[in-house]
Amino acid sequence: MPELPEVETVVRSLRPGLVGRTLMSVQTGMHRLRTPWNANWNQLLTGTKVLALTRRGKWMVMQLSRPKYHLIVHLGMTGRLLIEPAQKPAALHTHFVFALDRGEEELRFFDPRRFGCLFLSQAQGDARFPQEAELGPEPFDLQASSFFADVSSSKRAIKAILLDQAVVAGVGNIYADEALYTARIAPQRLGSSLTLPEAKRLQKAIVQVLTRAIETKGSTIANFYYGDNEAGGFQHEFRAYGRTGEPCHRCQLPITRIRLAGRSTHYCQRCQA
DNA sequence: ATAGGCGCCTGCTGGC
DNA sequence: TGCCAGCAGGCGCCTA
Repeated sequence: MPELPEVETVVRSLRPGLVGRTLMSVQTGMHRLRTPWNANWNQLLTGTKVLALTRRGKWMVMQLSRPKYHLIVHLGMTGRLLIEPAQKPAALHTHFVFALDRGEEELRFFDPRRFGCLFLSQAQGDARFPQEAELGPEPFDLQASSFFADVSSSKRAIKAILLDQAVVAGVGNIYADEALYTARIAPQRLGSSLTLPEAKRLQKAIVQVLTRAIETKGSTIANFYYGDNEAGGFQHEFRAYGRTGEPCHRCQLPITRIRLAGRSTHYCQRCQA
């Protein structure tokens, strides 16, 4: 589910209620997530304060008062991290419950499909969590010259390159399709075939699409919600994703759906030649 | 180096 | 009404 704009929306909505608070206890569910939970993390976490909540790519990073330690969360496809009153019964598929100071609220992690993960990480060098070492730049810091170098040296389809978190962090299936539509580049074009002006156009389109998606608080298709069950709004501005058979906003030709890089891909055959 | 396929899971939709 | 296939915003592993 969540790509960069959705994760950013969750981080912004959680920050006021979470930063500065102390984790009093941890309860874990019986199901394993993608990353296993280490039993002694419970003890290490209890009594620590959340100093900051930030985002890196699609990852959420909670900086803790225990030096070098971070609580890391990835939402996978259906994960949700939210603060709820302790009295409210936890939903089915709740895998972690952190009691917060004063005891009235809990931080809960919920994920039906369990493709998400949550773990305690001790920083190693510059990487606050192991996966961070492999992450490319944030889209907003992406330099057109280095992006062009990465793209033009690859024989993969440009769509697959955009989904590669080592090239640019945070772009997923929706925003890859939307950025390619905006830049008028066909998703199956090989990276090595892109010109410098095309790569620059694409880099700008990524920033434009993600910025607008953050402004509208992400895309809600089936189950992305933040805060108190609030839906995002960017799904109303989709130009390619999920619009199979509907007219292109530029030329009216029906949007085509193909399978590319193992993912459903939507584009205009005329505008994205 | 890269494509393609599968697996990990639950839940929803559409066709029969 | 019910069943079943196909699909879903992610990612890692395997093979060729």
